[in-house]
Amino acid sequence: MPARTRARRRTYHHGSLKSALLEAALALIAAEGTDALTLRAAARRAGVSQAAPYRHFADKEALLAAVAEEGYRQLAAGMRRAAAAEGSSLERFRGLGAEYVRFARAHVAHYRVMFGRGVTDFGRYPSLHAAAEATFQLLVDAIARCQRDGLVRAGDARALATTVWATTHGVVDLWADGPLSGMTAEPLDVLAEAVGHDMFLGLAASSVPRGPTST
Amino acid sequence: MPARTRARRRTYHHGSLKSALLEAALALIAAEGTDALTLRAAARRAGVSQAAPYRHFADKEALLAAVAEEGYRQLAAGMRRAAAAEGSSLERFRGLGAEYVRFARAHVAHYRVMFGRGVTDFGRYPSLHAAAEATFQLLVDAIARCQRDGLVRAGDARALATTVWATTHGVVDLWADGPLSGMTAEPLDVLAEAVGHDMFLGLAASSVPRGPTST
DNA sequence: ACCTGAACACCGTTCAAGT
DNA sequence: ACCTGAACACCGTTCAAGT
Repeated sequence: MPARTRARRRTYHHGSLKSALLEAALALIAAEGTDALTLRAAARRAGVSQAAPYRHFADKEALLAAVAEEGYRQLAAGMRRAAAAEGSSLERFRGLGAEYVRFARAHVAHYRVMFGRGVTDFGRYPSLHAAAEATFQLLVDAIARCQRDGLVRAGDARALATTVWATTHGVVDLWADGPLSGMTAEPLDVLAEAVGHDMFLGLAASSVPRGPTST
Repeated sequence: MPARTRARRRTYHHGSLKSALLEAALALIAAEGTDALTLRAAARRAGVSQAAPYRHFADKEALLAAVAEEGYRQLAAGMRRAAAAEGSSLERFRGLGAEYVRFARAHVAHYRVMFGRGVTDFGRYPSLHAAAEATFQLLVDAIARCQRDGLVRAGDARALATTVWATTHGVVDLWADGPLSGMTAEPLDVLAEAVGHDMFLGLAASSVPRGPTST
């Protein structure tokens, strides 16, 4: 064990401190939650001084961006799996939503880093931006498939995907951090299922014309 | 001015430090954003020592809860105004949503305190819980009115309101802190309008049966 | 080229002491 | 009863100095 520690420590000088810090950060949020992720704690866990991370990350936000990017990759991988499952395009679309919710519940702390205020401008982190965009694109594709099969109404798939994302993220966020946690006893799955169902059906009464609404 | 300061300071000893700290907190987030709200900064602004707030708030979370509660009151007041406006129940429902979005945009920092992770359990702050619940109830009432007028489909109004809240909060949150800010150039209003429209119409193609969906 | 040690300016929180 | 002063254990960040 001490030998392994020494060996690992030597490799830090060969360029692996960056990935070691990312791993430490992931371990920290998984074990102790979002707030436990500090630059100093990550450095401690990686066995380096508090100043060392600044050789590899400009500031704390840069570390958070790396953590968030990794989260989007993991989320996208799960969603890709769900999209490739058996069933109709609509069933696969629902499976994709279920996978999103499952990820959020299983990795709340990671989800918070991905959607929280730690990274204030995705534009400053191109690879994070790309990872988030790729994740979103999976949603767009799933919706487009449903439209091709006549299971989802016509309309800009990207706009519809935005609505779906907002709705799903909204219920997750209200449940995880917001007032909803105190206002309903239902577990997230049940809640998300009901919300997804409502979103699919819409609010309009069947007697109301379903064309473009007037101002 | 010094006289006023002295007078004010004297009143702290008569029970007004609590409200002075709340005012200071509100001023801080409005002027410098959510992160500027620290217990020490609030104390400084109120002209007392850093330890003084602990006479009135158990900890930082308790101050945040008071700030959040005030936010829900303000939001509810605006929504009540919108709900009382002229027009059909559906138009008033839309106005209520627009007012929600307007509040979020005009008071982002305050909105973040209301929905962020500063207060982790609304159940521990009964008056905050009540204020949030009252705000939510305005949504439920607006939906119930639309149902009575045959403009929104039948269904548990509270469940539908949850969907509406999740969707609206979701778009606001993705816009304010999330990846959406980097992925669309549209201002929040336009985005929210489109999302609200989609939510009203639903996703289902008209050929798809609109009864209870199968698993 | 990469890391350490020490420092600075902040936090939240506690507690004895003042009035 | 209410507030202050001083302290403790943390932060993020910087910078001279080491190897």
